Amino acid sequence: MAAGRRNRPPAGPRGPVTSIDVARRAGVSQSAVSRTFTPGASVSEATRAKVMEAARALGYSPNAIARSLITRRSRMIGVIVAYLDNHYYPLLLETLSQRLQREGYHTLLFFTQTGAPVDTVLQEILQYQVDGIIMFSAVLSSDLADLCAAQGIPVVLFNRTVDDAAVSSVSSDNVAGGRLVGRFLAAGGHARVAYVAGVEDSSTSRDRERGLVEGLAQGGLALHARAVGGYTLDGARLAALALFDRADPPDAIFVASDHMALAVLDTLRFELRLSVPDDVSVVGYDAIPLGAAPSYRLTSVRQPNDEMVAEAVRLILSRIGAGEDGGPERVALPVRLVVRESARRPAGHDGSNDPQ
Amino acid sequence: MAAGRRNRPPAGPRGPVTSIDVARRAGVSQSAVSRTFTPGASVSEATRAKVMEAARALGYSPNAIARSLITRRSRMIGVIVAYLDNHYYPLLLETLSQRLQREGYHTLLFFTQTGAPVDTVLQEILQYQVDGIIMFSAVLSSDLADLCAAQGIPVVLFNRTVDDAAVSSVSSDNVAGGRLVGRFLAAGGHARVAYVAGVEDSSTSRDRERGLVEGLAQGGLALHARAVGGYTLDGARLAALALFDRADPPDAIFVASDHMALAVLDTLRFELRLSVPDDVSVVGYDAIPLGAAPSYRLTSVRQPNDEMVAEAVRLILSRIGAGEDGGPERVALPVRLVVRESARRPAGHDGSNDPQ
DNA sequence: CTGAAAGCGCTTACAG
DNA sequence: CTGAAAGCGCTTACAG
Repeated sequence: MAAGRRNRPPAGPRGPVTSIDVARRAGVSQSAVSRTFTPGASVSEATRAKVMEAARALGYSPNAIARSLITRRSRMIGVIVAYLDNHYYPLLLETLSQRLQREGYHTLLFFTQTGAPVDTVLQEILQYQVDGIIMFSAVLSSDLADLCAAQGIPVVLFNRTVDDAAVSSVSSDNVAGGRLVGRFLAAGGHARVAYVAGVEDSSTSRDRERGLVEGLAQGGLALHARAVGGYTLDGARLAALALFDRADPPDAIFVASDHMALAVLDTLRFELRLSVPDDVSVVGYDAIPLGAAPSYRLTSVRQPNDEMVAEAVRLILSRIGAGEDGGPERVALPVRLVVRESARRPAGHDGSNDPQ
Repeated sequence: MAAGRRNRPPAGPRGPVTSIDVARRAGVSQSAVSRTFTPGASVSEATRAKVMEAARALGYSPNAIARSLITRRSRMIGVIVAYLDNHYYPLLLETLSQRLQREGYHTLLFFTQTGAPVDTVLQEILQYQVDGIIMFSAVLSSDLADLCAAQGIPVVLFNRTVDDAAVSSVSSDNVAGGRLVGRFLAAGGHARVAYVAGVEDSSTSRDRERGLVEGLAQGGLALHARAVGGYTLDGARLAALALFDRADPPDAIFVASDHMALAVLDTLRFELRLSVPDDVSVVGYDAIPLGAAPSYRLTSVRQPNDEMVAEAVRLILSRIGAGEDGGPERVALPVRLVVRESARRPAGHDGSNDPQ
């Protein structure tokens, strides 16, 4: 009946060497082959040597898919990125992926449109039996969070938090960052401080604004104006124009991300013909490398990127290991102000805080 | 003996609902469930309805890992990225991943250090039984190319070519791009044109330089000087400094990538106090969005990014489908010059070519 | 259209 | 330390 060969491709070029092939050649059992390729399993040196020799001769390497099926661990982490046009993310994605690799995990990458529902993508990810999910600035509804929880898949949000869901998150202390900026601008003698938000419903943008308001209050100021940039270059440009299309334009602008801040700066200088920081100060958030370029010299808030990534990896792995774990954790790491020349400094401030 | 339950987790929270569970509830066979979730399979409407109803009730979705094992198709494409610090790649990676998603494929992402061997990473990818591999500006030895070929895994190189291997590639016509720049600079009345290379052994950088030399020759010029930037910001800065640390500095510089060109521009303006383009012209390659910013206005060569990605996807999918296919293909797509203000123009050139 | 049965390539208790 | 056997959750000829 030849049932055993039915699913083989038609004598294809692909040499699917299996552990059985290796076992046969080495004169050992399939179990012995498996043990040889399982770190920590008990195999005698003699057996191991025979297996390795046979494996080398046949060009065998274990089939991770089959292994995943039987162990119920895919060693894949689903990574969902909402958008990569922020210069800030690619670097983090690289660090994250390499860190996961080092831990023996792999990155299954998905993109969502900003603001679009994560639903479809999440379904696909779950079908691939990922061991965990890390979301980069994507918004997760609590329904979906529940879905993941029901399947026992830990989720870690990066650079976002959700209030109402059992989801871990790691971000910088956005409120503290905003506060730092608010105090700095107030101390710098600014009178009319405006905020350019990212996406309105992003926790990141909200928290930074909240901090700004608090910091300004400490200096006796209220927020003077606000506009929404939506985290895009165009949006930021329009926001900047809107802020100056009024009788009392701001004398300082805090922008929710460096990416947008660069666009704001360009718009102020080249479209509105303003001098930065003489006419108006600009402060960003993220401290992206380009902000340090001589053309921009952007004052910004620096997140501890590597630590944040390390923390996200630690969180996801600990929850994978634990099974029934200690529940979600929220981590907010400390930030610091990087003072350059795009914002007027408080008297006596010598800019020594500038690491660049 | 209860052997059937041995591998189940200890009554975990994870509800691994299988097709058998659904079949039981729907009162049909496991085959019927499978067919319901296989597009194009023959199931009656009545059966399909029963299955869908049961699946919904149980929260079932097919296990892609198990499916991969039996079909010998993982529907995963391994994507290897050499480095993401070039602003040019993140966008392409996103486009690529989304295009693959649309075709029902998924992205398994890996990073290599620039210049580091792809060996380890490639081994891991192959274990995951990816259906194909796309490499972003990574260098592939012909040994490894052979390994993939032996396993029947098609490989497509993006933005790189290899001479001696049976590997498909898609890139822009780098020689033509360089030629365009050479002619443009010669026509612009420049006398001493220098080149800032990327990584010396990258086909991309070599081809762009070759084109430059050809274009200059058409205008009666030879390449005046060269330096190596290694595709990094720091490397580019040092290259710029080196080019001006000589008796006869260049009056024009063609830089192998926009990413580096921005650093060169900043270095010229802010460190060497030169005026661009009055003292020296700068031309890049890639036409990254930031190059259009008012602070830079970088003249550059634009690759048809979307077409290149589409082409890479087409190539890889066609080779997956074909099994024994028509062999590797090399695609080089046409480019065009984007004229802005960072380089002196030939007399009579009105810059109308600038799309921005 | 439908179901019973075999098998994808592995791991892992179990019993030596 | 080692092997025989069962099973992970699917798909797919085969025979109705």
